[in-house]
Amino acid sequence: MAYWLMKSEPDEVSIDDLAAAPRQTLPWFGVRNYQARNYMRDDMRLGDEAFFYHSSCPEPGIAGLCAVARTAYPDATQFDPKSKYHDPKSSKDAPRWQNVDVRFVARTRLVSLDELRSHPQLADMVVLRRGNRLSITPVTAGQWSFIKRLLKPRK
DNA sequence: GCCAACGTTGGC
DNA sequence: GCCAACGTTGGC
Repeated sequence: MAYWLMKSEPDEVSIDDLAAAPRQTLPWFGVRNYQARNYMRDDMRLGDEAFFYHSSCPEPGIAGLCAVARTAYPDATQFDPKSKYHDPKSSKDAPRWQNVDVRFVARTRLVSLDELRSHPQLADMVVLRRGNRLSITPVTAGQWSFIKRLLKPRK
């Protein structure tokens, strides 16, 4: 069982969109970076959990929780000439891009990027590393439980 | 809109 | 295989 952080622009797919989707499940389409693809293709397993992170928006940060509902298979948008994710160099015989399906688990309070950075315990998180641009990054078990604790109501 | 950081492309 | 040019990401 592994843990992940998955970035999405809420204008495109937000945690609310995932919650409203049929069976609360969506393909994580549109990844066009080999390292992020490899995480999906090689490492993400059914039931892995992930933070759903909103990026490129007024308040970037963790907005919810999701889980892998289907392991990697070819991303349909690469074959669609009308999609902004269309890849003319890919073919059905040799698909270049894959995606997993993710299922909604919960909304959380917004744990902002600033708040994440404020905790020395999270300093090694891949997503917080300087210059990081990966849309899917691994989260350690320690980081996962630390952040889950931040989400619990204070007494 | 700016721009730092980094990935990809393509000529050689 | 090198690397300059170019494109993209994503916070600000």
